[in-house]
Amino acid sequence: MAPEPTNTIQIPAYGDEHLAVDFSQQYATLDSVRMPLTRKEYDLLALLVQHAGEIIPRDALLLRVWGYGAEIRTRTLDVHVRRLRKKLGAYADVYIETIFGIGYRFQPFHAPRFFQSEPKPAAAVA
Amino acid sequence: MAPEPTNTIQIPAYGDEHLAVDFSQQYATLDSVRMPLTRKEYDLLALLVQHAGEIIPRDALLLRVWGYGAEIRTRTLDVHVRRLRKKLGAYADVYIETIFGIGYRFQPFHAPRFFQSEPKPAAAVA
DNA sequence: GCGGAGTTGTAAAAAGTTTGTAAAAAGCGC
DNA sequence: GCGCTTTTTACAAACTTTTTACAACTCCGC
Repeated sequence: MAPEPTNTIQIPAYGDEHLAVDFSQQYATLDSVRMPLTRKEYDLLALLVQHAGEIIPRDALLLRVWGYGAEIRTRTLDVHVRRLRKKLGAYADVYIETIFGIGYRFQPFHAPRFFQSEPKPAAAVA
Repeated sequence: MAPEPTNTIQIPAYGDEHLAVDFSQQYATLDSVRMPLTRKEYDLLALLVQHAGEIIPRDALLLRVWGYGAEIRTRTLDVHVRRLRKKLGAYADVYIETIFGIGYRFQPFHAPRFFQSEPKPAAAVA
């Protein structure tokens, strides 16, 4: 009876400086040019974009885009991420972050990126 | 009788003047900048921080972070402590104390370091 | 203080794991 | 079959963790 946690969030569309996704019409544009996405590519992008800023574990992506359970071992997710990145061109890694050991995260164009190399061995504290 | 919580107390977050740890999202920030921690580094830091002010014996750390029993001889704990300290930069030894022959202890930023036999579960930070 | 046994610190190598990638194979609709 | 999409395969590259080897330090009795 417990209703599933809303798996279809009602966002009509996403848009930032370069990328736009129309979820009702199911297509995306990059710098105003329509991106030719295949079905799976779109599904993957849409899921990532609908959770912009959140880390989505591989498990979750495989389950929600492919219906795969945890027992299935495949590299198809990686391949699709790669194709998406390719089609995102120069913005590839700006938009799609890899969270090592966990999954992926879509970041809106201007979102602050927390990762920085190494904290400088700063000056001593007395 | 209030039912005693099990040994795993769920504190939502920790924060002091410089360090913050979000246990539900599993990340830490140092002076508002996100610390890039690997999983094991995070696990170790989280366990220490959740027991701030308490000495945690090596045995306990090895058991709870690595699942190792007393028979296993390894220096991986020391190496991980070292990496954590490195990432804590100037605050390294302010936060992570070595208790010779026993283990380690995380101290909140302002906690005084005195000779006390058994430091009580230190009062919350202001 | 001094020395030794045991403990911890550290850098670097080795080992283990995860992700990236190209190309081939498999699947699907026409 | 043909063209397109998706999955698998096989290996490379990137990243994380553990081990190794030795230096430095602490404790304790003398």
